[in-house]
Amino acid sequence: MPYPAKTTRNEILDAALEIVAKEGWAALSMRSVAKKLGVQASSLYHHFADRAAMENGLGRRAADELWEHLEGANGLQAIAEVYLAFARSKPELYALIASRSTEANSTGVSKAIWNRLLKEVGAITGDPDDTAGVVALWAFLHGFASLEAAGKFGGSGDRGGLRKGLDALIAGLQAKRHIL
Amino acid sequence: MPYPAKTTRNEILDAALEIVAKEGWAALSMRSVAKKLGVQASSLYHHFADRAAMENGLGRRAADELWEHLEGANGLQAIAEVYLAFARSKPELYALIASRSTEANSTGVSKAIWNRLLKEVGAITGDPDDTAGVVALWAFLHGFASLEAAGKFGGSGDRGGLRKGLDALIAGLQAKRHIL
DNA sequence: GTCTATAGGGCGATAGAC
DNA sequence: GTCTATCGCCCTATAGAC
Repeated sequence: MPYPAKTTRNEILDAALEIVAKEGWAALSMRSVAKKLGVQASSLYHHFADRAAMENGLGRRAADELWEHLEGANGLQAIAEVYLAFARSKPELYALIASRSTEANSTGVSKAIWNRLLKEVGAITGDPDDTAGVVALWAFLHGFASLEAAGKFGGSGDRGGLRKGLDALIAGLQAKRHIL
Repeated sequence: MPYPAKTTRNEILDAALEIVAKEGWAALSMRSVAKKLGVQASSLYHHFADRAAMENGLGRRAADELWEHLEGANGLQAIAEVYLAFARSKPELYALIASRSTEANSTGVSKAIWNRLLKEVGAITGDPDDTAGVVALWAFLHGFASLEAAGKFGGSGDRGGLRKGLDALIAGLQAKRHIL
């Protein structure tokens, strides 16, 4: 074997994720990924057709990780905590799911996450298909995670905004139950 | 005057904003801005020290525009509508305020916007300094705007999630009033 | 304040040898 | 599947003439 395999699709994605996490999106390039792996940039094109294909792989990986975290949580409070914990621990990965629009993250695994939220919201409102409720919850969670990641809360933190908003939202969703 | 002024700080920012709005952030460069203005890229360095300084100028301009829109709105419902209308009509500009972290958008004009929200929330909760309430409202509005801009709601729109979330949030904030 | 010219770098992607 | 070499393009920023 004169030229044995030095890397794999998964290793390439690992390296790319590490670069994005440590140095930001601007630092991601075929060359920087290849350098971290100890191979030449041209070799990567045997694993991914082009840079866009590699980024789609990143999107799928990110959605997978969030899904694994959410899977074990029960109840809206727990879901919210896990969701925000993930966004805090891997902000670049989280941004990939909710902001960057890759091909992968608007279908597939994202659907599993969506259905998970549907189930939890349904348990509270009694409506098993409360799309509006999920949209409202997701908007709040994502907005909070996004503002926090951007440092908009300053040094003093959210000042209780998370608890207040979540409580209000849950109360509002529950209230609808009695009306229906 | 052998070399009369061909452009100004404001014209440069206008050109930059148009590029970002029409072609996205990736298309923004000193060269692309200069080309749109009919000058050489090197000339821009007489108006802004470097690219980062130009981007800070963009951040300040964006915050100014949002502030002008919010100034005329009265009541939380109206504020929410205006906020989202701005995010929809100028998504790249909006992203600059809430996501990109430039020097300008975390101080100065943003403070005016913050105080505006404080006043409106205070009118509902009775607490003139309800920071938590503002954080909760802002998180929801920003999250909704952000998900919408990313196309996460698909072709069928938000399915009533905006109204539901806003109603729940306002109801939740009002409820606190009676407890206090 | 603008210009030309250039330094000094990065990038995605491909061809062809092994 | 990896390598070397290269094409062709992009970029920020500076120096110095006018």
